[in-house]
Amino acid sequence: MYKKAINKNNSKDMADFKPRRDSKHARLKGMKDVLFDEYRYYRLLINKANDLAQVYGFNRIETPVLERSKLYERSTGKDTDIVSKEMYNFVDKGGDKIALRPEATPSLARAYIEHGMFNMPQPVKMYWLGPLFRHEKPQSGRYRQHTQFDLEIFGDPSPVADTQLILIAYNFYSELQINVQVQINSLGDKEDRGEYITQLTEFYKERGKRSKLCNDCKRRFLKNPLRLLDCKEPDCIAIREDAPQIVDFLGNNARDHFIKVLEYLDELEVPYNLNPFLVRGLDYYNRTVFEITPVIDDLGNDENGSISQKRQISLGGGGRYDDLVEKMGGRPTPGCGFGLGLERIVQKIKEKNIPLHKDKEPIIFLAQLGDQARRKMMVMFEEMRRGGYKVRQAFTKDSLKAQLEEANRIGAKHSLILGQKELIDGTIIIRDMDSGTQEVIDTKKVNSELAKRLEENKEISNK
RNA sequence: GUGGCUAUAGUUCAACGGUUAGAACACGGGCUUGUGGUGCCUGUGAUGAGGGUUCGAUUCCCUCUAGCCACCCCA
Repeated sequence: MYKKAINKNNSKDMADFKPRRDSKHARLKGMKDVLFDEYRYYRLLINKANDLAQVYGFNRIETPVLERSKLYERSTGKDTDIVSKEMYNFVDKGGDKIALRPEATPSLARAYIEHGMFNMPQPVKMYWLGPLFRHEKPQSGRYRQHTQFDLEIFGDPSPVADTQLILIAYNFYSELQINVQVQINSLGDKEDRGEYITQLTEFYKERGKRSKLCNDCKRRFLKNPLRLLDCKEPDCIAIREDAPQIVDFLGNNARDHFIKVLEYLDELEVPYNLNPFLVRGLDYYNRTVFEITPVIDDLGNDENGSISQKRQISLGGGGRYDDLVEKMGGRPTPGCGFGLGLERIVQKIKEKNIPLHKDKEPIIFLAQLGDQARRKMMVMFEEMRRGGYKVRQAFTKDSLKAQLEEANRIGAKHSLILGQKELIDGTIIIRDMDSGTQEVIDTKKVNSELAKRLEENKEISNK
């Protein structure tokens, strides 16, 4: 094909052009193209996200892909992995330090403050759908650009808000036939956490526990002791068995809040796993934090109680951030939110071979032979389209064969065929694509004939 | 950032160091100059890049690049 092109154009430029595996023009690492068939999964998820969000009273918001780097340093936290090592940072032509957004919440908090949303009826419930960027090393289910569905509630301190978010997340997965479990914990309020971290640090200082920790944990001990809790090294897990748990340090308010959330979840029959070791990697969380993980099914059993071989990546997560808005310069405003990654859900759906339901509307394909017929069909196509038919065509093709191939490919139910002969007679051929039978009918009767056939078809599918 | 594995047509895979690198699916053409989906015939199309060992490298070695997987962390 390539050689032909070269011969045809006799072009030297073409000879230099290597279409594949040329790193100069290849896709960037960790980025991916979503092609036609795969996009059907995304469409499914986007529709589901829209439906669910709207039912629960959320309104769609979009924010720019680019933000000031400072935004994330102040909100997400300068020392978090996301900001300190994964953020796409650069200086633009005006000399501003900007970043490709690595997460959604800061933009949404920023928008809340910037547009004076505290003047709107509270709470302000918003949902968001879009790409996020993190410069990580790609692996299964992890990309440098991924898509998140994100829900945020601003101005609502009630545990009902936390619960609703978890419920929506749970519904989202369940309705896509993905079995998930909610990991949940409470980080308490600022003061509680301060006291807890002191105690935890004391605990690890006892009798050379620190020397047994893995290198990462030694670093964590100094930088962010909370993260000692979710290390996966067996030695570190063993040590932390006896570590103090944050739930024992919650103040009365935070504890009541957390208990309420759990009670509501019980009431709604949302299965959860109280996970005292769940700490999330963003600075702004307080009180409720949660993460959604797939339920380990059939294959993932492990007899010796060790961590399952199959890695269970998080499908989504979120929590409460009552201090975030104030910290960013807004009025004190409680809030909570969660995000879930579409790519990982698509992966799950594919793994489990969950079929995508096909479009049930019957397609009518318009085929033509000869320029006169083509003109007439082009007009007819427009009329039928406006009339609500699901029409398709391949008017750029001349041969009937090629057109019917196309009709077959897209799964048309009927084809209307117009040639010279029919043009003269004032007739048209209507072909049933399943049976292959066709009938010549008066052009004027197209509508009634189609209506009749589509009605029959409906009756059959209802049975 | 650290580690492991891999690299052959558009895709999924073959080829004891030795003929012209095979096949399936996909794509194009034909059997069928006004008829698709099943059949038969047929065509296009690949060893990621560079170096080394060898009479000879898709095969062995090195470097680079890319991809996958895992750790860290996260969606």
